[in-house]
Amino acid sequence: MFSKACEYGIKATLFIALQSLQDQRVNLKDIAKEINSPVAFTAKILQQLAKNNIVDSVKGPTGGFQIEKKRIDKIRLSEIVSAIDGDAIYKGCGLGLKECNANKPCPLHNKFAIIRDDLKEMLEGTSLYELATGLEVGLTFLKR
Amino acid sequence: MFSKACEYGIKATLFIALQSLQDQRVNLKDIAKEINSPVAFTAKILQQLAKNNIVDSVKGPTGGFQIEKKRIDKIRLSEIVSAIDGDAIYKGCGLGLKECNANKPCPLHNKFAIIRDDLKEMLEGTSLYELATGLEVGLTFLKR
DNA sequence: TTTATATCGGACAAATTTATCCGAAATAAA
DNA sequence: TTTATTTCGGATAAATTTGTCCGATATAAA
Ligand code: SF4
Ligand code: SF4
Repeated sequence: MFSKACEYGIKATLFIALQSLQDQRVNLKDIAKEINSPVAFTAKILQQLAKNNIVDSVKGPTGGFQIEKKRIDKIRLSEIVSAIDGDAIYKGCGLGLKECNANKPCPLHNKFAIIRDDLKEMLEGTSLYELATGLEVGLTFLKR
Repeated sequence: MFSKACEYGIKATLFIALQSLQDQRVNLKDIAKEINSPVAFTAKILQQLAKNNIVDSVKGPTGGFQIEKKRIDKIRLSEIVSAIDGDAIYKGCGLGLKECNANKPCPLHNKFAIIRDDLKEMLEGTSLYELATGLEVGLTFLKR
């Protein structure tokens, strides 16, 4: 469904959001430990997220990553996914035709487009805040 | 969503089904041409489909691939997908946790499982026959 | 029986994704 | 000002997926 990079990206962002809600900035090592991901690879993904203004990064001692509190309920999962995986998952054809074109659809079009659009709506309708609260109260988990 | 191998597999199977409905056996070259796929790679995928008894293969001159007519409305998309991509798409966690476990869910669980189950139902509820008819009347396409 | 044609199966190669390494740049604290 | 710490960014490596090649095997037809 999502690439590994995207999975790590979502988990990392959620952890940063959770910590930011508690006014804590977190560094790369702690993020990778929390989400059980390869440190250096996670660094790359965080760089990408920072470039896309999804997270803020601060260099130097006491540095790390954070998200402005007031933005946490504004940021949608869809932003993270398209920053890392692009928009193929929203726009792409289920059978890999060059472009999705309802006027010359693949055999799966009718049935596939419904699922794809539901996924799109789900990602666009889900904020970081919403998911972070489940984490906060220990109802959901970033690793197992 | 699906791997390239799976996309080719679905398209190839659909074309074979379409031809089988007209009592025609088709060979590798014609399949690859019809679905616009790399010939040798397609051969590997067809081998896999034959091993999984999704298509029948016949060697030698006039040989090729076919599907028993009466099975075409029995075979579901889900069989092709799990033969090639395995069942990660049905069972896997949206955020890549080792196993999907609703008792220790990832933050996306509630929203993701719905989409994933819809996809599963769609694939399990869709037969080759159903998709082949759209192709037959020129309403849908395997390449563009 | 010979030949031509087709899939099968294994080895290999290219491309992409995932992951690592390390020096540069920034910056907080000593 | 120096040092330690942290992210940044580019090069490189490993793993996986995608794609190719070619001989072996089966078989229909000449
Ligand atoms: S919208 Fe168009 S072409 Fe599409 S999946 Fe559906 S597709 Fe294939
Ligand atoms: S079903 Fe939902 S889950 Fe269980 S862990 Fe999953 S995505 Fe995460």
